[in-house]
Amino acid sequence: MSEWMRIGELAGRAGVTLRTIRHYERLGLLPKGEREGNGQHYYPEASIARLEKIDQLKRLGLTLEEVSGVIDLYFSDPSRRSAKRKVLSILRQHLSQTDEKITALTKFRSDLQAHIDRFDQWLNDS
Amino acid sequence: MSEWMRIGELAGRAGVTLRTIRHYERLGLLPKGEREGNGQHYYPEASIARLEKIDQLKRLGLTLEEVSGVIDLYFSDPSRRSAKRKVLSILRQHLSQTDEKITALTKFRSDLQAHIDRFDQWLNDS
DNA sequence: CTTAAACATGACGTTAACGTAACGTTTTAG
DNA sequence: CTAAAACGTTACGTTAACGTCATGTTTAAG
Repeated sequence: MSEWMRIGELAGRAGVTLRTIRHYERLGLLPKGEREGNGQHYYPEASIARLEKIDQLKRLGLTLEEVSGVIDLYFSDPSRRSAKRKVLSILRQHLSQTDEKITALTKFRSDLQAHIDRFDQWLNDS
Repeated sequence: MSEWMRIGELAGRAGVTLRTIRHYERLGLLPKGEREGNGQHYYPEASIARLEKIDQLKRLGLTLEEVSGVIDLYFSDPSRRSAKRKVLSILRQHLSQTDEKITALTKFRSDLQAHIDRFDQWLNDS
């Protein structure tokens, strides 16, 4: 509906608390937006997507500090070639880190499976 | 060499600090072992494997409390059928949780890849 | 216009997983 | 035997990511 929303609506639609939003603002994770002299903050729709991306990165195990180091890469639209290259290299680092995590988890999965098989065997033997 | 080691050696061989070991002891994650009246603690080789397993579970994102809830499953040798079944069901829960994590990470990976491809395209266009 | 709901700001509280300092024994190298 | 290294115990400190007041202002409903 409206172009701009206040913090309460943003929190509700993004599924976070007011405190979280203010926390992220202080960490520079989320841009603010004051309006007129009233003191209240108004946010654009884009803030929702940003909060959701932050949550996604968090669930992947990144700390807020790490998130703040890369969050802009997902929303910025760098025009200079050098900026593009930089973004690309960081994204590639992320990719390989992700691959490592997946590998570790996969190994853990197979360990688990082995354990389960062993117990199953035992159960049938006894 | 020796059957029993003191805390310093255990820490060194397991790659953790003394503080960590004591912390885990208080949480019940690692069994103690006093000896004679001298007050010092002596640990068996098995403690190393236990610390390593704890570390592995931690790296998978489990909290110490969660770890303490399952760590025994990896070392106990339940003799009763009912115990075996219980262990099995918990291990299976772990397996499905692990699968979920892998799925989430895989999706993230493909998102990342898409991002990278888009940037690559851009770079070639410009 | 009045009052409750929403918002702003500041500050103290909380949990997890140890770090680090302080201080007194025990073990060990020389 | 003596000094240094290792150990035990207690207790306060630290970081992350917010939660939870407390208090004052702004907005919105009736």
